[in-house]
Amino acid sequence: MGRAPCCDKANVKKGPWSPEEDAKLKEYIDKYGTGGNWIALPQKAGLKRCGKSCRLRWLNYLRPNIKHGEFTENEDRVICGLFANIGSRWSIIAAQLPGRTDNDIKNYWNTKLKKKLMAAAAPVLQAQENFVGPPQNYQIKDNLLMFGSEASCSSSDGSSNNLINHGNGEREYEYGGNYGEVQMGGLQQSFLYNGNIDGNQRFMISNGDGDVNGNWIQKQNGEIKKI
DNA sequence: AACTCCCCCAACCGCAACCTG
DNA sequence: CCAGGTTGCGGTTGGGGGAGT
Repeated sequence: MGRAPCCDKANVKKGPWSPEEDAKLKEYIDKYGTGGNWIALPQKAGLKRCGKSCRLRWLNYLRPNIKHGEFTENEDRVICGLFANIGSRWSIIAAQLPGRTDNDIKNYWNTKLKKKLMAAAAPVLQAQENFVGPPQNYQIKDNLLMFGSEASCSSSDGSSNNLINHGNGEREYEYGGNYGEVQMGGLQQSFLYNGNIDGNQRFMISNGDGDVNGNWIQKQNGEIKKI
C-alpha cells in the first residue's frame, strides 16, 4: 500500500486561484484562523482545494504584510551572503527578510540573482577557462588539484588550505586558493577558486571576510552547478 | 498581424521532519 | 516506541505574457 494522499485528487481544483477563492480563504482565516489544520480547512471554508494548496496560497500571497516587487540592494546582499554560507535554505533566508517568502526568494535567486552573480563571476570563470595545465608546483589534496596560491584569504576550518608537495617528501599546508573579487551592485563579492584533478574547474563564493564556508560551484558539461 | 522564443513566477509535487494518540 | 497524519521545505513545472522576428 502506498502513501495515503493528502486529499481527494479527483475532487480538488488545481491551477491559478480566482479572486473569489482568494476572498473565501482570506475571509475564513481572518474569522477563524487556520485552526492548526490545513487539511480540514478547505472544506470548512467551502473551497474545492487541497489543504496544501490553501496553505501555500495564504503564506505566499494572501497573508498580511507580504512584500511584492523589486528586491533592494540590501536584500540582494543578505540573500547572497546567506546563500554563500548556508546554501539554498530558503526558509531561513526568508526569515531574515521581513515580508519576503521563501518561494519569492527562491524564484528571485533562480531567475535573476544567480545570473547577476554569474555575470559578475565571468572574469573568474574566464581565467579558469584559460588555465592550460598544472603549473610547476601544483598540489593535490582530496582529489583536488590546487594550484598557484595568490591567496590573501583564509579559512577558519582549514578547508581551503592548499597542500604543497615539495616532491622531496616534504609537505606544507598553505592558506587560500586563487582569489578574486568583483563588485556587484555595490556588493564586494569575493571568490575562491581552483581546478580539480579531472580538469574541471570550480569556484566558491566567499563572504566579505574571505571565509569560505560556502558551496563550491563547478562548470559541468558547460553548465554551472552547485556541488 | 502572426508566430516563435524565452523569461518569470505561481503553483504543484515529493519527501523529510514533526506531531499526536 | 511506533504508526499514521500533518506540516514545512526545496526542487521543478508549466502557463501567461512580453520581446523579437
